[in-house]
Amino acid sequence: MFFTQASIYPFQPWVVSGVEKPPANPLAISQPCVRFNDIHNVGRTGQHFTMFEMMAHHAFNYPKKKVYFKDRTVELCHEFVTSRLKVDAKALTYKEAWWSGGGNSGPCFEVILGGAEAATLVFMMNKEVDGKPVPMDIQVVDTGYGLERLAWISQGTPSAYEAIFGDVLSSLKRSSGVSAEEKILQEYSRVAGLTKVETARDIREIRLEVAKRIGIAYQDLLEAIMPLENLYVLCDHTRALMFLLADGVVPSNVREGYFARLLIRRAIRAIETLDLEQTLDEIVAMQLDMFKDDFPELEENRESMARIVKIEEERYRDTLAKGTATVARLEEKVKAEGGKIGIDQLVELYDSHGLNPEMVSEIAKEKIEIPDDFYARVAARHEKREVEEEIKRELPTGLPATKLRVYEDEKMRKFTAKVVAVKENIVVLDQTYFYPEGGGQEPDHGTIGGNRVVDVQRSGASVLHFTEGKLKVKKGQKVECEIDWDRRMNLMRNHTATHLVLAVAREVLGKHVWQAGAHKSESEGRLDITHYDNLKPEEKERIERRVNEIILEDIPLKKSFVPREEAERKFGFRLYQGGAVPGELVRVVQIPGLDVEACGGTHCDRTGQVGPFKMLRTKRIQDGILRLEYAAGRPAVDEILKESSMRAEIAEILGTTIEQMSESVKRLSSERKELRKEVERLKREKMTILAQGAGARTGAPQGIEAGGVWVFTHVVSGGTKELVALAGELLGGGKAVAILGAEGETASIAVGRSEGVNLDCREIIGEGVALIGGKGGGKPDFAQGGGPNIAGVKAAVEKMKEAALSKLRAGAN
RNA sequence: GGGCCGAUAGAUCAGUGGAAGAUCGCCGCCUUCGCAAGGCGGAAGCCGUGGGUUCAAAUCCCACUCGGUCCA
Repeated sequence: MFFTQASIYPFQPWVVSGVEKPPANPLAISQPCVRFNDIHNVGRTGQHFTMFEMMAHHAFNYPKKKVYFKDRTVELCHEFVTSRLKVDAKALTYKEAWWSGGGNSGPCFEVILGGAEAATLVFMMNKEVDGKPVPMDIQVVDTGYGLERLAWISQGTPSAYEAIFGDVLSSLKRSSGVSAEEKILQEYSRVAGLTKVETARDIREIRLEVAKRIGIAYQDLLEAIMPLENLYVLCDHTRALMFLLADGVVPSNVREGYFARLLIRRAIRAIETLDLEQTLDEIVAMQLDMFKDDFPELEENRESMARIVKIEEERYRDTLAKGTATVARLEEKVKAEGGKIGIDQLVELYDSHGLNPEMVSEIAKEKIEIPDDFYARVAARHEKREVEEEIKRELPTGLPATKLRVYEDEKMRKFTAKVVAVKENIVVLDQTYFYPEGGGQEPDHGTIGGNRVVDVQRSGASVLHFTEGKLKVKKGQKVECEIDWDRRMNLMRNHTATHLVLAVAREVLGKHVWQAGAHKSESEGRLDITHYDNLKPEEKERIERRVNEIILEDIPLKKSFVPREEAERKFGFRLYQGGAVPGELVRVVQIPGLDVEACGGTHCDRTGQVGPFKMLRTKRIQDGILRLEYAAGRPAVDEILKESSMRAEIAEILGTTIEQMSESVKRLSSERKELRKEVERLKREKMTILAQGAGARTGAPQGIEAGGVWVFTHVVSGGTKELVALAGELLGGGKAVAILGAEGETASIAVGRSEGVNLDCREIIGEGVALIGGKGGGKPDFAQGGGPNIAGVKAAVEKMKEAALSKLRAGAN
């Protein structure tokens, strides 16, 4: 799940399943939502949006504590619509239906107002278990009121867009000069709003019908409607884009980032079609001005949003420029073969090059037919995928609980505990200071009794210690436990370093940086962050330097358990860099002035304990995600030493000092290039001399004349390259045949003839290859072969000469 | 997460197993009072990296790296 699509999402699964308590019960909420399933209807139907606010009242009814259910829900709804919105009760229809989604189901009421669905009242009662509905312990009231639709209905505008987009729309209307007759708009929106547009044909039919009804030509309707549709698309997409970017989505070719890119590209298309002066980032800024009072957090991201939008705009133009050239080439090629750009090629252009058929049509000179089922064809190309199931590690369950005491004292290295269960090589204790794997941090190692602990995992309320070798402990026994402190320290350093890297990356690269994954092992840390570009060397250096500076400042960390609500209020959702976690109390790890995260890992007490920090590698693991790999503490020292000894070794090989090393390599590299050229030149020269020795082009050839053709033979050192060059020299004069052999690491032979000589060189080479134990082939005017038997080269050349002579004497030349 | 396309001169790209090319750009000469244009000549390539197949690989196969793109 990439986006919040409904107001109930924030409560799934923890609250709905009863693990967590809701912040209030009952409660009201207005949740910004993003949906892409209907993106093709946006701008057309008058009521579809990619981003909208879902207003809702929810109630969670526990077995022992009922809040309210059906009756009261409908009562609340009815009161709201009639007395607050002042809608005539007669215009309201409540339609009973059945709702299901996300593994839950229950009855629902669709609240219909003037033909359009204004709200849905869902009563979640069942959850799906093994494909069958089972009654839930908690019955949930899940309502949804579309803010946009209510605004539309209450304002009576032709479409919801006119009611919602406000200043941004009117400003764009002004600068584009787009307007439409109210009557056309009204009628079109009415019909389009009631029909779902699924294919290109649907939309055409709707338009035809509307044109008929109003009594205007189809073309006239198109001219009136299209510019408006583009304006609506533009308003909608920039609005959604702003929320996506502000929440840390970075445009990409995969996952959630792809949707941000999709919005940007569709918006740019609209701007171009409308021929607007404003750039995309300016329009996003307009949206920001409109929304900043209600969503102050948008303002914080203004700068990075503008930067990202500009970069994406540039990328899109590059893609388009490339695409234009591709289409032009393709058209040329297809035309030469006497055809046109066909459906398969259109699909290919879209799927692989990002050029939709409309764009291809604009670029191409010839008219292009776009099939109605185009997007269905694209979808078909993506069907039938084998999905590899990820093998999830199965941990035994139902073992006794363990009191996890790591957080009480992160410095505890030795302790005594009671064995409460033993299963195969797994030991469960009544209490433990071992850190079980979690939050991207690898587990502790150590010993329990006399057994080595090699893995620690959490399973429900119990902590499982996986041991090696024959188990020496028994259930009920008191055992001495010790944590491998070297390992723990390294894990702690790398974990604290990870927090530092994230904080510094946000400082250096911008506010759009979020954690997209992390792993901390004994030897190194790894952090994936959202970022739109690869790291420049100077950025990498700045991050590395800054992290080390913070370490030297020796700042004390604050670690505490805080009530969730308080933590969220104080620090915001930036807390959940590693994803949201359940629990009434969250553990907050704070590096004052730099970073706050909800984190269950083990950490140093002061940044100074992290020790030396060294960036190892950075790479872009996918568009929009950057992976940083680094080491802290002793592994960092190891790395630094390794690098310096490597440097010393290279200097030694070069016979120079470390200071002069790069100069030396530069010289070597350019020297190598020159030498290569020199060798090429000398080879050519040698072949020229050889050829002159043979009398080629000198008027007194040293070859044998047969049927008006000079036949030259030569055996040289080297390989095919030499033979090619020599043949070129020998055949440059009059009618000639060159029969050549080379004795190098392997045996090579070649036969060439000048133009106009009646001889198939492939036949001649066939005579020679047997003697060098290989094979050969080529073209009629030049053939070559090779084999392992170097001793046979001279004999092969001799044999080929005889064959060529007899052919030439027999043939007409 | 999955699919598809691509990587060859500074740039844009041809090149389907037998001799690395075109166009633009760059340098020089001719032409001109000078410039542009034109004409002639020239320099410029680890054919992304690493393996494999083959007598022979830019070309076929495998893996990787980087870029692009579509879908969920």
